[in-house]
Amino acid sequence: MQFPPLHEWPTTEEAAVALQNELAARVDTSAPVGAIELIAGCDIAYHLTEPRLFAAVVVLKASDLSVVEECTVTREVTFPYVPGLLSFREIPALLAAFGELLRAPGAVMLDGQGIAHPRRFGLACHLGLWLDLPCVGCAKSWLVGDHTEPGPNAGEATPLSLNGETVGAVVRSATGVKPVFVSPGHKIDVGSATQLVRATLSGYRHPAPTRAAHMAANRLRMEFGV
DNA sequence: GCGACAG
DNA sequence: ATCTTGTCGC
Repeated sequence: MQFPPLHEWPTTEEAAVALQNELAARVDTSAPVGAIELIAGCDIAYHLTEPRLFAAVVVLKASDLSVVEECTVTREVTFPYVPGLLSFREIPALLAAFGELLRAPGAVMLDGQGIAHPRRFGLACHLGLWLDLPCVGCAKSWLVGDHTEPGPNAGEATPLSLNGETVGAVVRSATGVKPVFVSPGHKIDVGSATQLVRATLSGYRHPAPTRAAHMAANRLRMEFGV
């Protein structure tokens, strides 16, 4: 798939924060999303000793969660890990992988936050803006917001609020596991984002899309060496 | 009194 | 993210 450049890549943390505040105004999480045929999951794996990362994007058919396409790419790390600035570290490689995709998916899911972010501009928002596609963040841990513990059964959820506004949901993705933090990134609202995660639960902690991507990224890392 | 910081 | 052994439960 093809997409136009959204911006130049900042080199400093200050510039990155400024860019987030600027781009956050373009994020749209006001409307639900329609029926989706293809959903892509993406993730990054890191080299054990070198500053290198492995990106993977896997496209699944929403109807039966079968894999229809997969693209992986390895890049050198160009930005440090800073809480709140994760997208500047992982998106460049993800974009390279998406660029090799034959068909554009109807939505994207990834490991990270959407608008449940200090500046309301998490990884899912950033990628959603670049690809101009509905994007959902499904993080494994808390970053911001208040919430209560969701029920014990798979699919149960509680709202995640920030400044009095519901920005996402804490979802029990499988019975007996710690819940995941779901929040919309772009072109999708909280309700649809949560539904999409619910519709792709795989019996494991990660929904099928992000789980498949996680495995693909690790596989590439192994093939590469370590 | 302070207090959760994505991957 | 990543390193790690055994262990518990289906």
